[in-house]
Amino acid sequence: MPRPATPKLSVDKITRAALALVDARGEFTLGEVAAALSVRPSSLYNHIAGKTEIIEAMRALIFAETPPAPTLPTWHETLRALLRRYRDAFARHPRLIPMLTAHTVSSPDVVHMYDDIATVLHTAGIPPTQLLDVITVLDSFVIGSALDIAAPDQVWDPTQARNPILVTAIEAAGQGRPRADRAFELGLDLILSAVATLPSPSTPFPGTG
Amino acid sequence: MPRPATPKLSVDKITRAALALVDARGEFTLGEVAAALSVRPSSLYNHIAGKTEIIEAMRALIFAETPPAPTLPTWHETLRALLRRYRDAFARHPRLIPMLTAHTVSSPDVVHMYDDIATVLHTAGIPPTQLLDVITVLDSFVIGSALDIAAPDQVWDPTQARNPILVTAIEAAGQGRPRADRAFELGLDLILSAVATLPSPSTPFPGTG
DNA sequence: TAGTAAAACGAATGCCGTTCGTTAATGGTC
DNA sequence: GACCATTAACGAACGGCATTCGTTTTACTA
Repeated sequence: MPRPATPKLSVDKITRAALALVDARGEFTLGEVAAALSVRPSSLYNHIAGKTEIIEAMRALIFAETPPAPTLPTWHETLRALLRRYRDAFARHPRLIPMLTAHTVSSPDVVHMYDDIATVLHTAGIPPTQLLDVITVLDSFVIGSALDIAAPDQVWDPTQARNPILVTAIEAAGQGRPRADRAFELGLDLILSAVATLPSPSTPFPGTG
Repeated sequence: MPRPATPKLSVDKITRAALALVDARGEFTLGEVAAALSVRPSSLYNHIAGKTEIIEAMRALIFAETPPAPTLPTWHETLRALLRRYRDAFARHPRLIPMLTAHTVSSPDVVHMYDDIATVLHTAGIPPTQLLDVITVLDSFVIGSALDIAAPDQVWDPTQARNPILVTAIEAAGQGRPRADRAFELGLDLILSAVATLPSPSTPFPGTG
């Protein structure tokens, strides 16, 4: 029983077992992870400090599994590819997304993504004073879009709506993943086209104040 | 101590006690809620079915606490006020937001908000085939922005960034709630100006005056 | 070869959500 | 005004969960 020749556990094995459980059931317990690895729950603590550490490891894993974004001819193409990859990292494991947003902790992978986005926006001519705000806008949209994937289509139940305009709109727009993907691409179109107008002095809005 | 003259508990009291705990500590247990109301945990079950029902009640409460959005002269002003109110409902209780996104359930208040947004977008000339996608984009941005409020500023730690452009941008952008508010307003500007170009791409955005 | 560290285990702890049976006062009905 | 189902409190108990600790035997290193 103690100290086997080849270790039965590792951080990577624990993380992948937990991720498989989240993909399948939407949640996981340490007992389930241990059972999946033919091990007792207390053994996990020789490799990880606790459950939250497993969640953080899953966050890092899904980013590591995502291929790097290519550099394309124009800045908006590059940025689009970057944001799409960002979202795809979440989209591959929809049921994990709510767990990650539950306790938001900075991950090196996410910070590096911010680095890349900042570089692209800089070449696009975004002034430094607005750079972080633009990044925040993009980040908020990506995270929100990821949650939209995880949300059941029950939210778009036509019987709940009172407005006939909304009812027909719901019926006209499909369901499930294709609907979420299409909305995300539209959002990219909208936001990126508006970002393109930022450096020039002609602002689309007179402003609120 | 059975059946007191005036009931010690009610759904509203339980919900508000739980919300106060979430605001203060970021989480809550049934034991804490019961203690705050000078009651035993099992007594709560005479009024609510379980913990998740309390969370749903909190979702409804924060929307009920938010004043209705006014109808303004132009559609984009109305839509802006609508989305701002939508976000403010979350923003008043930042630590609640992760709990709400954990298990997304459709709430009547949210559906009614979709009704209103659909009406405004219809008057803006958005074609029915795109209407739900636009709503999804707006919804994703609002939810993501709400999560940005709850996220600690640790995410924007300059020491984590390698890119000097990002480092200076972080230092230039301030911290905390004002930063999040400013980014949200920028996002509204960007998305709404782009939405205005949707019905007929050549049509310039109508001025506010 | 000796000693330290590693990696499994079992047992135990404490919290937490939830269920159930009990009790007694309330509130509506004849 | 008497009756009775309902209501709303309680205490006890259960099962599950994350986590801790001490133990054991093996693997690695000096």
